[in-house]
Amino acid sequence: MNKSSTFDPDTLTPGARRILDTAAELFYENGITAVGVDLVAARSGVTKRTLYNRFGSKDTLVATYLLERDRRWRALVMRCVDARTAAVERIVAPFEALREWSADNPRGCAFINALAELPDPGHPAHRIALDEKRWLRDLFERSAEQAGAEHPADLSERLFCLHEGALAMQATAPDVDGAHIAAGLAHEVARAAL
Amino acid sequence: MNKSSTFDPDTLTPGARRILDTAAELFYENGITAVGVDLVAARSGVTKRTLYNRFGSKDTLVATYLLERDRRWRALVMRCVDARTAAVERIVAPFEALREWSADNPRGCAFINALAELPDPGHPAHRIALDEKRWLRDLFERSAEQAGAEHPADLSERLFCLHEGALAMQATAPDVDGAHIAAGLAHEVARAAL
DNA sequence: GGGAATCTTCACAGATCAGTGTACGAAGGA
DNA sequence: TCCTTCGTACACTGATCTGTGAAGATTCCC
Repeated sequence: MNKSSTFDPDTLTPGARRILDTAAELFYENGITAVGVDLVAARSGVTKRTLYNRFGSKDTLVATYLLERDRRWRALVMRCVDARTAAVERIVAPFEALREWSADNPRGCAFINALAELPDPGHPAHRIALDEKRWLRDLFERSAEQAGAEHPADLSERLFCLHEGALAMQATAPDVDGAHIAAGLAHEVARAAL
Repeated sequence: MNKSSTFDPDTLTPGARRILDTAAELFYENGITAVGVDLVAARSGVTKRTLYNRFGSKDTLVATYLLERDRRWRALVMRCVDARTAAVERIVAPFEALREWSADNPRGCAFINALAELPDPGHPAHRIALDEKRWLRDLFERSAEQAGAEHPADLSERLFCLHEGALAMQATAPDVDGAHIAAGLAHEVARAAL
């Protein structure tokens, strides 16, 4: 029995796993509101009844989708950060992660899109999306501190701004490699602040 | 008779004017999909029939809402640009416009939100949103050219990235003044490129 | 063999949504 | 006076959406 607003994406029944994979693809590609549970169930090769038996509600399915995406993104970022030793390189590592991530995710940031689609601040997706952003800002700040930056908070806010800009550019300027541009700027900003 | 996908927001009957004003507020605050035409009509003090007699469809109303917002934004930007003479100041003027704009628009960029909510590329809102972004990029590039920048396209892409980042931060980091941070960065980037 | 968990089948409820048809009233210009 | 424009009143359609109820099949573990 799970009454919470999300499920642990790592411990799912086979059917639930297929549902979540299908939902992740459909929600990201076509938008959360535009995709109905009937479609998710049909494309998963599963009954709608199973979907509700596993997830309880569409909102919970949406939240679980975002939660898993969050975990995958954080893991990728930490892999990039840990692979580097130089202070500046560690600071800008999330931008390298973003370049990798962007290749498979051309429709911008799933969390920003979710915030836009679900205006109700009480929706569980809000907390997940805001937590993800907060986590990245804090990571920037920790890296800046460890690099000996004079004003780690200022630097982290600047880097975060560049990161959000790169993500937004995927949707608003598809002809330009936003992640590449932001990465270049991030290097300069970080070097200047150290 | 108007068969196009938008109406000229400057030539509207009194009823249509009220409908568009109400729709603009509701769509921006609560999201386009979440707001039904019944609510828009009721809040405008108008019948749903009048809404459809004036605008023909919800999609057209949405497109007209975005079109008017686009015009207001462009007018504000041009006012800020024209008020300055120094080359660098003219380049970063849109960021000053953004600081003014952000005060009344805390839910991020209406165009990005519309793109997230309406995944169908054929929706008239898409063209309007992408045109708006393209216009700003071109404005940055023209300003960079006039200032004698060595690589105007590169500079404009960087400034655009900062601009998109500032907008996205409104939704993802409400505790920080994204427009202020981006404006500071834009100054440095512009000066370095001249 | 017994029992629990997983998933299927399928009809159905209840709500909401965009959009329409028709008839009518009021104002203003030619 | 006639005609057009603008708006009202209100019922109604057809589609779609989330979510439920109840009964049965399969699998796997004890």
